[in-house]
Amino acid sequence: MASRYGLGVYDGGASSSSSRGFGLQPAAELMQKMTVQEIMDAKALAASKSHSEAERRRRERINTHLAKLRSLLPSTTKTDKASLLAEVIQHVKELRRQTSMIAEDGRVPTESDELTVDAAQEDDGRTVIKASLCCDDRADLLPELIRALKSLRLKALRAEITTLGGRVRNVLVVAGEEAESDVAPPGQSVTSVVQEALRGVMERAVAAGEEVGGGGGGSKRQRTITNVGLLQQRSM
Amino acid sequence: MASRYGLGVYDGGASSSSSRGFGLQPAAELMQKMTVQEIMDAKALAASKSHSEAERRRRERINTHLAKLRSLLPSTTKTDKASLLAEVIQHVKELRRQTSMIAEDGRVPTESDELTVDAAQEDDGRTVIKASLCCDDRADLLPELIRALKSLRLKALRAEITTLGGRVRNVLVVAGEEAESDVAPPGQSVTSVVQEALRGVMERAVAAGEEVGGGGGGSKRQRTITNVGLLQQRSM
DNA sequence: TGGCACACGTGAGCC
DNA sequence: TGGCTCACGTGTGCC
Repeated sequence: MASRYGLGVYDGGASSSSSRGFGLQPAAELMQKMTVQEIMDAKALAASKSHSEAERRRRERINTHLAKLRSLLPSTTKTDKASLLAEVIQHVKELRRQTSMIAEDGRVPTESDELTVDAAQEDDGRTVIKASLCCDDRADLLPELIRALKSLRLKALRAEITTLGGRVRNVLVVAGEEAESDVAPPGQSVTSVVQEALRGVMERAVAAGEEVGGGGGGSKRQRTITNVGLLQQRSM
Repeated sequence: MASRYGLGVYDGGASSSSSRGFGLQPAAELMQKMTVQEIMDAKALAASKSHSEAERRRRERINTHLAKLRSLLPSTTKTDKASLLAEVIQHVKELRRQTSMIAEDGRVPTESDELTVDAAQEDDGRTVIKASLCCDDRADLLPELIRALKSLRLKALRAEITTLGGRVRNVLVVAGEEAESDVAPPGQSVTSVVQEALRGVMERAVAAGEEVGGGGGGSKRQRTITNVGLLQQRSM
C-alpha cells in the first residue's frame, strides 16, 4: 500500500515525461528505451527514496525536540505546534529576565576578591553605607562581618548573601546608630574606616586559609551545592 | 493556458480519477463533462488555493516563532532548525530547574508567619540545625537572629535572606560549637530550644510593631518592590 | 461542511 | 557530487 503510493507518485513525474509517445515501437528500440528508462528509474528512485527518507528523519528529529519541549513546559494545554512555540518563547523570556537580574549589580560572586563601600547621607543626618564584598566562602564570615560592623557602632539594615561554587558575595546595608563622628576618627572618611574593617575580615579569612568546613565537621569537600540569593533594592 | 496548466497539475490528481473513461464521447456528454469538469476544477482550484495559502500562513507563524526564539537565545551559533530547538530545550530545562528550586523548601516569603526548625546529626557528632522563618521585614532582624543564636552558643554556617513585598524569609543553617548538652537543658530538645529563641525574636518584632523604615528615612510605604532568590546546582 | 493542523514527498539551494 | 536543510503544495483526518 505504501509502496504503491510511492511508485504512483513517482510515475507521474518521470515516466510520463519520457514515455509520452505511445502506440507501437520497434522491439529493439522499445527494449533499449526500457533499459534506459529502467536505469533512470532505478537511479532516480534510489535518489528519491534516500531523499524522502532523509527528510523524514529530519522531521522526526524536529518533532522529537518539540515533544520534549512540550513535556518540559508547565502548561501542556495547547497541543498545537505554533502555540507551543509561543509558550516556549514566554518561558525563555522569563529565563532571560531572571538571569539578567542575577547579573545586574554584580550580585553573583566573581573569581577575584572585591570590596566596595559606598556611603550616602540620609535626610535625617544618618549615614547609610552599602558595602559589597566578594571572597572565598567560609562558615563564619557573616557573623564576623556583623561583629566587625558592630564594633564600629554600625547596625546592619539588610544583608544579602550569594554563594556560588565556593565563592561568596556579601552585600551589606548598614547605618550608624547616631552621628557619624562616632565612627570616623578625624581625617578619615566613614567609607575608608568601614572598608578597612571589612578588608580585615576578608584577609583574616585568607590568613586562616582553612577549608570551608575545616573547623567544623565538613565532610570531604563538598563544593557541589551552590546557592544563589537575590535581593532587590527598595528604591524601586 | 496558464490557468489550465495550473489545472493540469491538479488534474493529475482529480480529473484522472473522474475522467478515466477514454475513447470518443457524444458531443453533448462531452460538453456536459467539460462544464462539470470546469466547475470541479474551479472549485478544486479555489479549495487548493485557499488550502495552500492557509498552509503557508501556518508555516509563517511557526517560523516567526522560531526566529523569535533564536533571537532570544544567547548562542545564535547553530542556525539549523533542529539544533535551535535542542538549544531551546536546554534553556527551558535550566529555567525549570531554577524555578523548581525556588519553590522547593519554600524559600519565598509567604503572607503568614512561619517558623520551622530541623536538626540533623553530623558524622562527627555535631548538630547542624536548619531553621526557616518567615515574618514581616524589619531592619535589624538578622543581627537579632545572630545574637539570639550566639546566646545559645550556636554558630551561623549559612544564611539566606529573601524579601518580597515587605515580607522576609530567613533560612539559617547553624551548628553547635561543641556538644549539644550545652544548648539544650535536660528534658528539652535542641530544636525546641532554638525554636523558642527564634520565635522570641519574631514576636519581639511584632510587639515593637514599627514600620520597616520607621527608624530611618523611609518614605510612605513602598511594598511594591519584590525580590526573588534563585538557586542552582552544579551537578549539571 | 469548511477550516485547521499535521506528515508527506519533492524541487531547489548550499557546502 | 551526495548530503544536508528549507519551503512548497498536497493528501488526510479531526472538529
